[in-house]
Amino acid sequence: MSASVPGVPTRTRILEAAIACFDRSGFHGASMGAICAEAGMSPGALYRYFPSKDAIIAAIVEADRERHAGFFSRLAEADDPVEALATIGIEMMDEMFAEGGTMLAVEVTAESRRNEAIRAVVRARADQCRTAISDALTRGQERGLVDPALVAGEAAQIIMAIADGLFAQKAQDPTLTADRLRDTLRTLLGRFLRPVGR
Amino acid sequence: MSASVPGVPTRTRILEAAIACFDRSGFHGASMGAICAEAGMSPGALYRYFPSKDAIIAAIVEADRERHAGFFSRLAEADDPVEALATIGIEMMDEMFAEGGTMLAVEVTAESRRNEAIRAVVRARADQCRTAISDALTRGQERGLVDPALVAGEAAQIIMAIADGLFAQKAQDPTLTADRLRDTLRTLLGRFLRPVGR
DNA sequence: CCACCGAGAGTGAACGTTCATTCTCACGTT
DNA sequence: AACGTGAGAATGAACGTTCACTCTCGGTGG
Repeated sequence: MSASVPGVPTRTRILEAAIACFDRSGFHGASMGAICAEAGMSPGALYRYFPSKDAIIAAIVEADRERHAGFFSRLAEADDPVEALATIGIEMMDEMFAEGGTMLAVEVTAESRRNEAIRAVVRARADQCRTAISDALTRGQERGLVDPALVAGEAAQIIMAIADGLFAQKAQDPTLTADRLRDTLRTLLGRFLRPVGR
Repeated sequence: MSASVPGVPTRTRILEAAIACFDRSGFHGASMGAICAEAGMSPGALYRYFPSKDAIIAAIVEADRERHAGFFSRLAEADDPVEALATIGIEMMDEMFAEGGTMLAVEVTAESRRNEAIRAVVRARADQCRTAISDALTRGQERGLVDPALVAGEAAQIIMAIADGLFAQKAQDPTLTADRLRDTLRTLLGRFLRPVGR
C-alpha cells in the first residue's frame, strides 16, 4: 500500500499500483478494488484520473513501448551493429530479468490478441524495433561486418523472437538468471550475423 | 456450434469448444456460457464431464504437453542432432502457425505465472524438452557434429527461447507466415551449433 | 483575526451486470 | 418403477463503474 507521498503525482501512483497488481494477478485477474487498495485510495478517486481499467492498461503498455524504443535508438549510431545488438540485448535482458518487467512482456503479448487498442501499440513497437534492427544490419552488411547472404528483415524478426522468447522462458521459470545466458547469447548473435569466413 | 456428432465423444467435444473459445477470448475472457453454446449443450450437461473451468484448462494444457513431448522423442534417435532440431523446429512452427496453436503457447505462459497447477505442467514440459535437446547436443559434440565449446544446457535453453519467441511474434502479428522464416531459422541453428571451422 | 465560501480531491455504499456453479425437474431407456 | 442424462432457471459472489456526499484548504470580505 503506497501511501500518499508528496513528491509522486497521483497518476503515477496509480500506475505503479496497477503494475504491482497486474504483476501479481494479470490484467484480468487484478480487480479495480485491489488496485485502489494498493494505491491507497477509493474507487471514486481513481476514476478521476483514468476513465476505465482499459485506459490504465493502455497507459502502462504505452509507457513500456517508449522505454523499449529508447533501447533501440542507440542502434542507429553504433559503428558495429552486431556488437551493439549484443550489448543492448544483454542490457535489456538484465533489466527485464531483475524487476517485474517479465510479466508485462508476456501479459501484453497475450492481451494483444484480443484488445484492439493494445494490438495497435504492440504492432507499432514491433515495426519500430524491426526496422531499427534491419537498418542496422543492412548498414553492417555494407561495411562487411554482417554476412551479406542474410535477409536483413528476416534476421531482425528472428532476433526479436529471441528477445520475446527469453522473457517467456523467464516467466515460466523465475529462477532463470541472466548470468547463465549472457555468453551463450553473445555467441549466438556473433555466429548468426557475422560473415562466415569471419 | 459443433452439434452432437455421433463419432466424437462428449468430453472431446467440450475440449474442442473450449479451445475455440479460449482462442477467441483467452482463458479468463471466455465464459462457461460461451463454451456451452459452442459445444451445443447446457451448463448442467457440461458440468457432468468437468468439475470446473480450471479442470478444462488443465486438461487442454496437459494434452498440449503430450503433443510437444512427441516432437522431441524423435530427437533421441536422430543421427545428426542439428539437422533433426532444424527439421523438428520447422515442423513445429508450421503446425503451430497454421491453426490456433499460437494462442495456447502464449496464454499458457501468461497463466503459468499465477496458476499453480498449470505452472507444474509447464515446468515439467520445459524440463523434458530442455533435457532432450541438451542430451542430443552432447551426443552431437561427441561425434564432432556440434561445437564442443558450447555449454549444452544453455544452448538448449536458448533454442527453446527461440521457439517460444516465434509463437509470441506470431501472436503479435497474425500475418506472419512460416515460409519467410524457414530458411533463416535453419541458417541460425546451423551456424550457432556447428563447430566453427565447419 | 475570523467567519465564510467555493473548488476540487477523496469517500464508500450502491448499481447493474456477468460469471462460475448448483438445483430442480422432465425426458427417454431399461 | 427406477435410473442416467441433460436442460435451463436460479444463486450468490465478484466485478467495473457511478454517484451523492464529505473533507480540506486557500482566498476573501468584514
